[in-house]
Amino acid sequence: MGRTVTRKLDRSAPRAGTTARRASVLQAALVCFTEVGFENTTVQDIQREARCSVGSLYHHFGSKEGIAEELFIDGIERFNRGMLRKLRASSGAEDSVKAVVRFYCDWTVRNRPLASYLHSRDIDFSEAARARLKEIYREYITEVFEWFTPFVARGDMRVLPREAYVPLISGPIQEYVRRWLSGHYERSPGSLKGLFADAAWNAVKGLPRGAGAQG
Amino acid sequence: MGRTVTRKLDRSAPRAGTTARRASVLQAALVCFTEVGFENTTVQDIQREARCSVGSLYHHFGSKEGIAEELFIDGIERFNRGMLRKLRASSGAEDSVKAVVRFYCDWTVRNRPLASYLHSRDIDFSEAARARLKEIYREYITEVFEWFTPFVARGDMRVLPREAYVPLISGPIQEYVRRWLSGHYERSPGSLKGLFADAAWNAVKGLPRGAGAQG
Amino acid sequence: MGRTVTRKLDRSAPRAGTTARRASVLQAALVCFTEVGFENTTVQDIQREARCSVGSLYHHFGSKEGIAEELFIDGIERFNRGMLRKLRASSGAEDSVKAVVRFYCDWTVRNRPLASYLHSRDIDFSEAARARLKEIYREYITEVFEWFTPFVARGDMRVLPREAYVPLISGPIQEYVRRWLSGHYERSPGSLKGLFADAAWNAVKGLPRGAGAQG
Amino acid sequence: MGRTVTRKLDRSAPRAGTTARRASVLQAALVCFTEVGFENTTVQDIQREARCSVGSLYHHFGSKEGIAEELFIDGIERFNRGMLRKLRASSGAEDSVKAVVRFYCDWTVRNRPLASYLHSRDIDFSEAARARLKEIYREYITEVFEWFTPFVARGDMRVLPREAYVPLISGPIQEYVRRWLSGHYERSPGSLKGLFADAAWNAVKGLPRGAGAQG
DNA sequence: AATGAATGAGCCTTCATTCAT
DNA sequence: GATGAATGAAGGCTCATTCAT
Repeated sequence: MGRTVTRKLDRSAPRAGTTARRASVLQAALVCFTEVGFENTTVQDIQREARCSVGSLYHHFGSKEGIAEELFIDGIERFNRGMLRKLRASSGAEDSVKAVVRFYCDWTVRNRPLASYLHSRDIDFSEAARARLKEIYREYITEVFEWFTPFVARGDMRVLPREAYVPLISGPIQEYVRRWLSGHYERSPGSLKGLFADAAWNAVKGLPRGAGAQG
Repeated sequence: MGRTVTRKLDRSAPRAGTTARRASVLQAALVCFTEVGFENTTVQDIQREARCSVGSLYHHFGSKEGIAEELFIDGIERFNRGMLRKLRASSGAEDSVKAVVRFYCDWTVRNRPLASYLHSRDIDFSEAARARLKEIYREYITEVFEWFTPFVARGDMRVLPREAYVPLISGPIQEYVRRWLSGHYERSPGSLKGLFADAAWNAVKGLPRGAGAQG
Repeated sequence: MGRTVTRKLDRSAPRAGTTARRASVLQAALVCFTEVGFENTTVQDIQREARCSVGSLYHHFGSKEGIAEELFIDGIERFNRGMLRKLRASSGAEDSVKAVVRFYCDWTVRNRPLASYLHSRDIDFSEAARARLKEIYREYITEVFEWFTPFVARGDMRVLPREAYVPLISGPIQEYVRRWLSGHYERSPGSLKGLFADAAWNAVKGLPRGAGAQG
Repeated sequence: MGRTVTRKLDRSAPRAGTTARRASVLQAALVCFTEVGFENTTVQDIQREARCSVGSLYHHFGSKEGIAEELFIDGIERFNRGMLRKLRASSGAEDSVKAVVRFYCDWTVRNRPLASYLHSRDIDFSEAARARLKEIYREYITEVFEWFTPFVARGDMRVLPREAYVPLISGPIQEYVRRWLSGHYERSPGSLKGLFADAAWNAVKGLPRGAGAQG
């Protein structure tokens, strides 16, 4: 693809204090992005929804992409914070694993539009934003693994390749949620939460202690 | 301005016909879509890659979207055919469940660009294409469930809400593949195929026959 | 392909507001339309003539057709206003009928390009514009007929099928003007104004009062 | 308007003998032109309607414009021939003048689509076609005037500026027909034929012979 | 901070015409 | 004579972004 990326220098937005205006723009953008996707949303769509001028929008966010980035990063951070809080409030391996599934499910249902937006894979974020997201993920996943490491060490959870844990625990609920968000499944994820939580635990729980010895 | 389309004469799009040209355009489009996404691919990108004229492109596909649709539908059908073939070649519940996971993994690795494209959620297909896809999925999933129904009836597999099977069986491998496709995970899905296959079987297998009786 | 427009967000066109820019665009468009016709005028032609950007043009008028519509409607309204003013300044049937012919002639000569444009029949106006034009015509023709009705009632003018008046009064001058506008006739309509005015009156004047009685 | 006219050299069509194919193409073109106008008709529209290939169409007519020209010229010639025949079959000034109006009316009603097409002013004919049309008109109008000259000489018809005759005689009926063709008037021209014929005669008839002498 | 007119690169698509078969 | 795939110039329009007020 020979097309030159025409990203103009660095146009970072003035990080003003959180005005009501800023919030209303983000809210408006979320509505638009959810309805027709980032690419199909025009800056005008956002203004119209936020009832503000183009100028104002650029004053606060610098670019259309700037809005998308802020919305995305805020969303991710909020999700991560929630998840870690829930995790820290859990006790023991089983409860923790199941808490992950439950939280994923609950948060998605409570924040459906945002969750839907966070699933988009078609936004071409700036290098800066990508780096930021990577860092945020790194910190988050590190904390998560730190939480689970003792359980694995103790044998409460299986020893698996590092990349296998997330798919085994969250894969089923995520798959379900994805289909629910896109309208393929009717039944709210909540009703299957327990089932997927059990399955998650079942997939990663440690083998019964004396099992091998007795065989 | 809400202008009414005042076209009075009938102007419908041209139809199919397998030319080498058609194939090369689809190939080119796949390359572009995979690299930068549907929205960021221009018709010119496709031409350039396919070494054909705009006119030719429109002669065969009617629109940029038309190309995307054909590519998508072809891909889905190829995947489905492969999966069903594998399924019919399996024997027994365990082998069948594991075959699903294995095929998903193998096909993805063998058809990485196409698999990647089939994961896009940002294309606004025409009503017609959406209907077509829905029908294709319906037929496919019907056959799959018909295959597994006897196993469930016989007790080889658990009785679960219908919507739970796919997430439980394919969720983990899909989640892994998705991350691998987007470059977050390095290790090829192949190396974890067995692990996810086992997990899938473990998640849906029936309870041991006489278990309850003996207790 | 018969694609359904899947735009979900509301995107309506901008509205009016009298800027100098607007006027200059209309002026430019008139020049172009008159020279090569609506279909053969490109948006670029208009920009070039108006010395403005494409964007500006679309900002103010929404589409090429939008410009044509505004120009047309403005022209018609200006003509109608002028005609009604002249009519109201006339006294008696004969003076009124002749005033119509004279005004038609004078206005055309004074506003040659606009008159020429108003004769085009090849523009495919939007449903809205057509409705607007219909309404404008209805109001205009109603007033005109209201003005003449008393003369007919009084016997100063003949009783004729409603649709016959306009052709009888304006037909000849219009036919002449049409040919003059398209360059077939050299002699300015002004020089034949009196002749056509007399003919118009002759065609619709009432029969001599006592004529029948004496016979 | 700085646009260069890109008329390529001389691409005249092979004047084959009148095939059925040629006729069906002209018929198809007429339908299209009448429905959406010349500019809005595509070559494909014509093929589709004529059920022939693009190649065939170009084989016979050389270009889209070629079709329009042939259709137009044929139409004009047919009209002129008919008019002259009617004229020659008339006797006396009054009968001749009224025959003109009647024929105009009848022919239009009988050949509505063609008449409608002949009213279009938006086709940019080739220089050659324009010259041809001019010559055809010259011959026609010459014959017409030759027919009427004796009547004027004899005093049966008024002496008027040459350009005034056509508008006075045909103006009203043409104006009516034009509005009828574009759907503004419902009532068929036929029903007003007599009225317009009388008006035409009234507008150009000579003054009563002894009138002045007696005064 | 806010406004909205102005900008123009670039997009998707159309369509008359050509030409090898 | 017929066919229809191929061509590519050109067109109307969109939309992120700028900037004077």
